[in-house]
Amino acid sequence: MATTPRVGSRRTAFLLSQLGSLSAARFAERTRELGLTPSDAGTLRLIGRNPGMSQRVLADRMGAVPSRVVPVLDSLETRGLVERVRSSADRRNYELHLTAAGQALLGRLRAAAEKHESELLGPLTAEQSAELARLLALLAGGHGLDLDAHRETTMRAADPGKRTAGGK
Amino acid sequence: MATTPRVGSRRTAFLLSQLGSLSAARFAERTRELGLTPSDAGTLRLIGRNPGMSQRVLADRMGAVPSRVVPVLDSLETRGLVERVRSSADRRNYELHLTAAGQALLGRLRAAAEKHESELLGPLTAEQSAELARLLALLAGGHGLDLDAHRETTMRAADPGKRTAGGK
DNA sequence: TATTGTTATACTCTATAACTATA
DNA sequence: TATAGTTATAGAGTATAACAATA
Repeated sequence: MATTPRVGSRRTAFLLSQLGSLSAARFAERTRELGLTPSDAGTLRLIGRNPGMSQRVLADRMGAVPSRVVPVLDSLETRGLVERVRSSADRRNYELHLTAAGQALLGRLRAAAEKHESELLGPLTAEQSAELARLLALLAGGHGLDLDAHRETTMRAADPGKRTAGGK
Repeated sequence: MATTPRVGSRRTAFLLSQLGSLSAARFAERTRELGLTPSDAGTLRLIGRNPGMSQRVLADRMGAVPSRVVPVLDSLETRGLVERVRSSADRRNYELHLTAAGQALLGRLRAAAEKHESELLGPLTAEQSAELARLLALLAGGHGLDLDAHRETTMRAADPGKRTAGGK
């Protein structure tokens, strides 16, 4: 309050962190209203986009370790949203599929994502939103973030290095 | 891969989450190189900006609970970076101050933040960076994020609701 | 009685490594 | 021997509540 230091540089990165955290938290609220954790939501989306994928591939695309998707899939399977089907080609693998209920929920999830997006960008005009999207895409590309499917934002998004904070 | 769905809307919020996470993770790496956790870093910055503040106020500004700043301050005090001085006005309070070593480290921390910022915005031109800063500030203001000092981005930035994921 | 700081406890999330079954 | 999935365990981070000192 008393001293309001430099405003020009060194602020944008923090703004980005804060707004990113805000966006993730708000979206988590929405998924929770659907009875889903963010991990659940990301899993449903990935399986919906790549039916038949294995748990290994799923884990890779989440940026997670294979043991971590197990309880998530257990929960989703128990709720009748996902099916594990043994691969006939290689019986070590499961082929992951959405059930009809899973598909339906994914539809609601997508609607929630759209609503989230429009609320988040509410303070901006359409032109400003488009410009922001353009700049963020540019930035993401410049840092090697895949814009397409991989590394969804739900599970531990984007940690390119090893670990983020381990120095005790 | 097979089906590449809508690219227009519903992407910006995820990009924001991803890039925010990336920014936070990269900055955490830098603080770690200085021997600091993100919590340490945020604490140093706040005390540096508000010398003499109490632990209660510190916790509030972090968006943390008072019991949480205790081990952080213990660690910083042990390393000779921070001092706890009993308030003469109200002896329940401590007045928090940086030592000379703490000041020096804060300087290095600020330099690291500048470097982080410039690396993060590296893919953009100066004009694009300025435009991005403008749009993000607009967005932050629209969502009631305080641009100034409160709610630093280091400790659990910006969770406006209650809890983010508790529906098991 | 209310408040500051502290301690003790428990809960959540996550990764690591050992294990099985297939290949 | 190598790989997909699973289980068990441990570690980090965090909040809640009970506590002591001061007001």
